Amino acid sequence: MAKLTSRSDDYSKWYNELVVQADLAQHSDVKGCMVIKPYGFAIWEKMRDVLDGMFKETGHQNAYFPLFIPKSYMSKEAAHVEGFAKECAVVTHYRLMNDPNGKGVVVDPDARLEEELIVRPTSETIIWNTYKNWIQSYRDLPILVNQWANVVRWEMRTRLFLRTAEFLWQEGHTAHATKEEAVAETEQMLRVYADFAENWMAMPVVKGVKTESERFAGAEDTHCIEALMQDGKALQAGTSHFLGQNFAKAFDVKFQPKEGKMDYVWATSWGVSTRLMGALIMTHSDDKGLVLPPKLAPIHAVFVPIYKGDEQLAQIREKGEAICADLRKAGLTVKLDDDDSKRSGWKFAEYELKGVPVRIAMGPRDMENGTVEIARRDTGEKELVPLDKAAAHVAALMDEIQDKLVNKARTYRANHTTKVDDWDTFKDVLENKGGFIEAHWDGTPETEDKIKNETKATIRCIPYDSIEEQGKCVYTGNPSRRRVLFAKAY
RNA sequence: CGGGGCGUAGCGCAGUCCGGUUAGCGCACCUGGUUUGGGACCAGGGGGUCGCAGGUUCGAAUCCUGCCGCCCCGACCA
Repeated sequence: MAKLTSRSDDYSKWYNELVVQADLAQHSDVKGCMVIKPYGFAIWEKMRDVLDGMFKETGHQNAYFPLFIPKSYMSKEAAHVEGFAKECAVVTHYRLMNDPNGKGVVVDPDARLEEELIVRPTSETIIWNTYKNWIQSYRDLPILVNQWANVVRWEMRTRLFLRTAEFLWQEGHTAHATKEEAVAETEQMLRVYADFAENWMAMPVVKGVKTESERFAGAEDTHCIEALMQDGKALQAGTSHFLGQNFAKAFDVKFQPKEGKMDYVWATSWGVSTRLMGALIMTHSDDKGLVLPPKLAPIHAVFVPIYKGDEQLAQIREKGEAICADLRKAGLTVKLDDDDSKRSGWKFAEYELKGVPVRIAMGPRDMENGTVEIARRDTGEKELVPLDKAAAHVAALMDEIQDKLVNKARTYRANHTTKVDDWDTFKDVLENKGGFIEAHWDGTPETEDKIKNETKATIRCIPYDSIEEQGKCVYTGNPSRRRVLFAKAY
């Protein structure tokens, strides 16, 4: 196995190699699409299961809507079409035939669809077209539905997990009787995402609201969580949209309230995708490979025997199995790797590459002393632990590593968040230090656009916790009442 | 869509300029043996429509024409 490119040599190359070498995913033969391999999918499954539980706890139910959307639906909400039209895959035919001129098959020209179908880039349109028939009265509200699905956005440039033509995600779509309730739902789900990011992914995020130009196509407001990667670039890790009555009006979804006249329904939608995998990778991993927070690691600990001959292996394996059994009782997933075709050194490197949080090694010396060597992936520290304390020690390490990772990421973010009040410093910090920049902005899309064109930095969000203060726009000098968060972004 | 690179064994590549034994190397794989506290070693072995389609030639991975695909860098996006 080749050595990884180091992060300092070429961060982007490091990421690409890591994803492939750690066996998370690979490029498929289809342009822009990826194959998520079992080890990568195991992480995604954990994320999915935890999030799914959180959605259920907040009262949501899962459902499933079609992959295909009639073309005409897309055009019903003006801003929505405009946002997605450029990246839609379109189904025009429904049949193949043998090529009359030779080998292979061709599209049967007689099998043209009357109305072309769009492969969903997101499902607002088909869902709201469906909700129309589900909703008559306030008694039918709220509708709190989520779906786990794949979507397709025909991207020019793709990167494994971060941006692929097809990706997996969940999309929540809710319908409410009042604006207040819909706004509350939007904010609630953003808090769910932030909670997941920080407490499961060990990835600190900034909660905030997008500016008009970064808003979801068709939304009144887009709330987001923004994380900071190790190369100083920001990554949008989840979004929650307050859709107002835009889709209700576009699809004519009205309800009869308890009192008063028919009114349009209020909507939200919210989603996170396999992009979270990219965020997870880039938040914690190092030049040796993946570093995974224990709460999302498919394997918590691996036991590696070091031995000469079958007899010694049998003795060590017996001890190892006892430790593994204790750990399983404690709810951990453990692997005892007694594969004789690989040497211990190879296994050490391999499990480091794959980010297994803890490694337990035991050799003849340990057998004599009644110890095992316990190594943690995040710090690389090794210590000798008495056999009878091994399981408890490993179990305790899980919490410790989880905490350490989130604290390390918080420290990194704090060190890479800079308050800036003048334009030269802004450019300098962005160029030489990277990270988040807290600066005043005059609130106009024009200024935002100019800053973007000159520096590639965008406003990631207006943080929830930004305090009101008098200031001057870092670019125009015009008055501003709060700082916003700038960064170069993925 | 612009710029660059690449397509030869599962992966990574050499060979292509200047056509000529049976297309080669490393890793991986299979068999046997020796090894085993940080990516072992020896011996033997299997595996190829040289991206596709035409053409030139006695002869094409190599030359010509056309096509297809992918990766990287830019403009757009989760």
